[in-house]
Amino acid sequence: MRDISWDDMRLVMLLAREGSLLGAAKTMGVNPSTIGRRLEALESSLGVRIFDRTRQGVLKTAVAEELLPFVDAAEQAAAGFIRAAEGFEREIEGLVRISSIPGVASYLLARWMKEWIVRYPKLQIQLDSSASYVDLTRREADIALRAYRPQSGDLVAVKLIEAKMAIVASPAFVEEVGVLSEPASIPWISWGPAMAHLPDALWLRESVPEAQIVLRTDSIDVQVQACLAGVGALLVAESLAQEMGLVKMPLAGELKIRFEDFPAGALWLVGHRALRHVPRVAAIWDILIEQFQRGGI
Amino acid sequence: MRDISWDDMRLVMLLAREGSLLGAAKTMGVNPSTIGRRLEALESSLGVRIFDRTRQGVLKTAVAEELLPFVDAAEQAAAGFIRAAEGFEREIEGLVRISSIPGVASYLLARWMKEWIVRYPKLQIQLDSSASYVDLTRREADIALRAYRPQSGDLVAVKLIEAKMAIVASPAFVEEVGVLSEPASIPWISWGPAMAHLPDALWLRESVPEAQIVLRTDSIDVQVQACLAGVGALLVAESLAQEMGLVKMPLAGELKIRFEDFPAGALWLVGHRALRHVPRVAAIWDILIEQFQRGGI
DNA sequence: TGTTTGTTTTGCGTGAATGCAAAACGATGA
DNA sequence: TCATCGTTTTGCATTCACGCAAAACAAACA
Repeated sequence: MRDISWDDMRLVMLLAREGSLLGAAKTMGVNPSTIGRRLEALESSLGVRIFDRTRQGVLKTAVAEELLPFVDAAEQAAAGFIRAAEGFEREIEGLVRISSIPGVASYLLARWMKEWIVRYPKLQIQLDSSASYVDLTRREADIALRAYRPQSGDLVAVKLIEAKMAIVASPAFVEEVGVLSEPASIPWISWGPAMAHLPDALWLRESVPEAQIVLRTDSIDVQVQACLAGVGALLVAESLAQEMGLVKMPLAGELKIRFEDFPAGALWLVGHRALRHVPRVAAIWDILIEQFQRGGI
Repeated sequence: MRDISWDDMRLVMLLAREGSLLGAAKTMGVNPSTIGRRLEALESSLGVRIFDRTRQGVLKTAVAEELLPFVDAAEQAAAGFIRAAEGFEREIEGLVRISSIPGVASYLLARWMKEWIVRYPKLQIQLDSSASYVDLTRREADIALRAYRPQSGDLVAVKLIEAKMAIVASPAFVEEVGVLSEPASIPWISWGPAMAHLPDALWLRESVPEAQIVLRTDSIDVQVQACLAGVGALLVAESLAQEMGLVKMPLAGELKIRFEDFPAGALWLVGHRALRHVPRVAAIWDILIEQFQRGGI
């Protein structure tokens, strides 16, 4: 047997990415024993060992390292294949996978979504605000809402809003603290490791001593609830504060000027060029632009 | 279902290439009904029609045309994948697929081959001299013997011999004709359509009127037998003539000079760079060079 | 017109690949 | 030291995809 199944490349990809038969089996939706047997068959047909099995998972061998670039190329091809096929879809129906930064997902999208499904009853939405980073070129999502403009040339992006960021807290907390003159003087709430790349997390890391950040979490809801309970202050888009029941902290003159440095948080709507005009994607794309304009945020 | 099996891309490739479920099934070694069902499943999962079925086979739709480039990329990746895996083989064993121009295959390789299998008992040889053109970058063969140096940078080539071409015929024919002064005055034997790109076929097309070519065939054996039977003259490497039982025709002075123009027929040993040092390939590679040198041809 | 050839398609029985559950096992932490 | 957790591995039952054979059909040709 010199000819392999092209699916075997996908197998290698998944194993390399997940690091275990179990992990690969889960993301592929099959039984781990199936993965094990398929890998064994592939290896014996090629006459080489691709992964070493241990009780902690599988380890890439030197062979795997050599194979990976080709597996990657195949993945790119597969992604392009599906995109091209989807380009021929005619109906506004099926699954639209959206990846969004958490705040927008919880306090805007979730509330606007009702209108989407009313207007397009055959549409299904998958909203993912947990993954730290999804790769649109790998077809991990159809549409993304990002804080940054993406680089890749295959992606198209439009700026939805340019929101002023604000320092907010619960009404009681604001009352207690009064006018804020030094950020380091109050406790803060910030992002966990998965979201540490967001602009607000970066600003906080430079402006406030490590010890003053009393809560780190990747869940925006936990952040908001904690903030409402008076745990600390939060850095968030001004327009979202009201939706969250939080109020802006008054800033002393010097801090107000210093805070001007903070980059206005932009929000980018991003999608793959080849998918932009696929009906089900275009529908959400257009309604999102409409809603953000209407919302005047 | 938004996720396809990567094997489905290969299915599309084969169908596009073969033009029928039956053809695809044959080259894949499965039943045509399997191909039909797989295609149907793929199409319904993507929601598009990729091939139109007719009683004469399948026809590419517009969708297929869009998909093909990605399928091609996947094929390249798969080929690279296997090459990389084969790079780790240690033993001189398994199948070596050789593609050769017909004359060399029949009158040199076939006779030398005994030595190969004696020296490397675990080797299996597949010798293909029929295919008009095999693509080494597509893994259609491991080693090729060609009349031209290949272009692609991924291929390595060494010149085995630079054979003087000669006009040959059966002893009786030569006796009858005597000294040849005008090629157009005698009947000729040349290649059929599949081999029309070979240098000797091209030279004949320019030097001899169409009507004088009395036999066209892609089989070198038919050519030789016909030539031995006195059907006509043949253009062949001088060194092969003896092996075939044919003799050189004496040429008149002017023709001898004109015949100098004929490009000396070179023979190139070609292989893929990544496969060159795979044991089973290297074994044949080296023994071929050795045999051609020893043969002094 | 009838025959042959090369297709796709369909119905049915079978087997190879899969899922399931348990076992075996190393690492980790109490 | 023991229990627990997340692995891989193995044995067994099952099902889903496949091969087979026949049917249906169009085109080419005698």
